[in-house]
Amino acid sequence: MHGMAPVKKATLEHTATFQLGTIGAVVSQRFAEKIEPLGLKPKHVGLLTLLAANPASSQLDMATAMNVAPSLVVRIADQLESLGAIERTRDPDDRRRQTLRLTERGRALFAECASITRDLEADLLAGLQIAERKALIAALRHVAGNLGLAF
Amino acid sequence: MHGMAPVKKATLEHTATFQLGTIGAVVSQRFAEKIEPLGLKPKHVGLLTLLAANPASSQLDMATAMNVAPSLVVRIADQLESLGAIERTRDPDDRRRQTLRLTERGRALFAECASITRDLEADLLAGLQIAERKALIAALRHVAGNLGLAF
DNA sequence: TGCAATCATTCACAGTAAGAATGATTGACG
DNA sequence: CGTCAATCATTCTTACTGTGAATGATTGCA
Repeated sequence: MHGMAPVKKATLEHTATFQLGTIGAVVSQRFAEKIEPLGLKPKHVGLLTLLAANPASSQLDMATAMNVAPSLVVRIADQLESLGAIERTRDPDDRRRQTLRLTERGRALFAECASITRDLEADLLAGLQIAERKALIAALRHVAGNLGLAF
Repeated sequence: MHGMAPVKKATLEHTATFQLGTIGAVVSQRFAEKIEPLGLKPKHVGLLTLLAANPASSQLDMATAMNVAPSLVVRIADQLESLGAIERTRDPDDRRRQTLRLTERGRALFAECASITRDLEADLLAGLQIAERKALIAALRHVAGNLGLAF
């Protein structure tokens, strides 16, 4: 039978670079699967998360914070609005701006996502000592800093 | 002036889950930018890497190893072939199979990618002690195991 | 021999995101 | 105070990935 010999891994597999890339992709996908029953995708959660910390933000601010084109925020906000998760209101001080706010339902959805994240976190870190977990998170934050990400 | 107040970060930012997802995406993108001048994209490098460790593999084996549809491997292999990086030959023992092999140029390209990865690795881990790096990589491998990834 | 399975390939299609064009509103400046 | 450029949201078009279905060649087995 063909194709049964296990495929060998190569040098790059041992670099943190490679591992971070692959793990990141799988984690995101895992998360995406878990939130799908809520009718959400990762970008939706990204916006919900930002709004939880920054109520009444404009769409443009959200776009730059998410590193995404403004036109994409329109669609994401449309979908969240039709889910009843957010409310759009024109900023009375600047009627060009659309201010976004979480609704009660939006807060509930965000809480669900946080809970899902905690579950996933437990899966990811299973078998690591508390000290190891803290070291990992500290190292990740350091790496994020090296990448110019502000955590 | 609007939009100047820094956007606050939220609870999820402190989880390894969130950090891994975001860092993974940024690392992949950084890598993609660096290999772009070579005419390569991440999937191309993925295939090159597999072929470096597994010469004369069939396209289907590569597809399953890469977790990707066979039809996509066709396109990636087409492009690598037109770059002169790989050679396609029918397997004489099973003429349905197309066996892929790195050419000299393919090996050179792969070496370039390995070098780029090393550079990126140095950037990522800058400021971490040797012991911290080892601990990080060990922890990442552990996490990968929890995700069912075989590193 | 004939038939189902396998591998590669092509094609049509869905999903995601960016960018350009449009329209409303604002603020600055003559 | 009126014009004009800049800003924000929105729509529409387009590019890019990746999947899945249909096709064709080849194989192995009943």
